[in-house]
Amino acid sequence: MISNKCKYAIKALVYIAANESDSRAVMTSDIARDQQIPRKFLEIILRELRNNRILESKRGKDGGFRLLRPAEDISLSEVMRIIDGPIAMLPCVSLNYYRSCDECDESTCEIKGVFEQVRDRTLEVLNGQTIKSLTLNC
Amino acid sequence: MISNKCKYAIKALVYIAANESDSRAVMTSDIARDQQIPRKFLEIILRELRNNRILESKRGKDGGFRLLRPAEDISLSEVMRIIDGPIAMLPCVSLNYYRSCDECDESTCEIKGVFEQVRDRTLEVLNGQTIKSLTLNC
DNA sequence: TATATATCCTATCTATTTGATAGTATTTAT
DNA sequence: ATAAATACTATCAAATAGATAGGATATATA
Repeated sequence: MISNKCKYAIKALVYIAANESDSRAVMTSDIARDQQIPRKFLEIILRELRNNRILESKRGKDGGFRLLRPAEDISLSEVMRIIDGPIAMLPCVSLNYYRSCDECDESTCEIKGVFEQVRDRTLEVLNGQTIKSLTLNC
Repeated sequence: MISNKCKYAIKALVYIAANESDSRAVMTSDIARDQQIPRKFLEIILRELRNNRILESKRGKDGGFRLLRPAEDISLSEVMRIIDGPIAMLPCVSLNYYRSCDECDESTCEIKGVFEQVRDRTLEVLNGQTIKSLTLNC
């Protein structure tokens, strides 16, 4: 399962992509209201996405958030990794957060192979979807 | 990520499948030693698998665990669901543990579709693997 | 320059889950 | 009887999830 935080992050990005314009940044409070996300929690999430160069922000009146890059260049897998960390089901098959399992020998591990397959199938979907492609469902 | 508990459960089942025989049940302490799993924690896991009709147990001297069904009839997805619950990434796309997301309307949810795809791709792998097929990696 | 309004930052909190450990009771083969 | 195995109940510490509170800072505009 992905966390609520991650679900909120994805929905917020899709909302921003669908509502931003040159003349308008999208405010936390608008996203929170329309997507039913606790506002203060959402602030933390959006700041984290900004710190990871997914969003840019503008403070003060008429402030808000915009995508820092085109929506078609932000993949779902990238967002999920920022918020929730590894996508793989085992640390030892993670591409971006690899850790060895201290209790088992990877060269003879009976289950590593299956979870590599799961990882690859999962990433085929998640790498192929972007914030742009998700806005088409709006 | 799956939990350590779930990883232990899978490894223990594969170990049992590989080592059981008509004349021999497999003991917790042997699994714990060979697979480097904390023994008392493993006891809890094996009991849970027995309660869910994956294993049968025999108490007392020469006791231990055996698969209740043929290893080829126990899929990886079934084991994972018993120990960790849902395989899907969102509650609202789970086949066995469905829950609605209270904050969003499923008929207009922008992200439900992708996670249905991920679920289906994941299950193609996990339904196709059994305790039997995993023992071939031993 | 005052003001309203937005993000930024730090701290804190509660409940749940994870990953175990301890100790005792019960069953069974010999 | 006894040794050796599972069964059961209770407990615990650390991490994570899912927030909330309050004040600091920046900015558009009257």
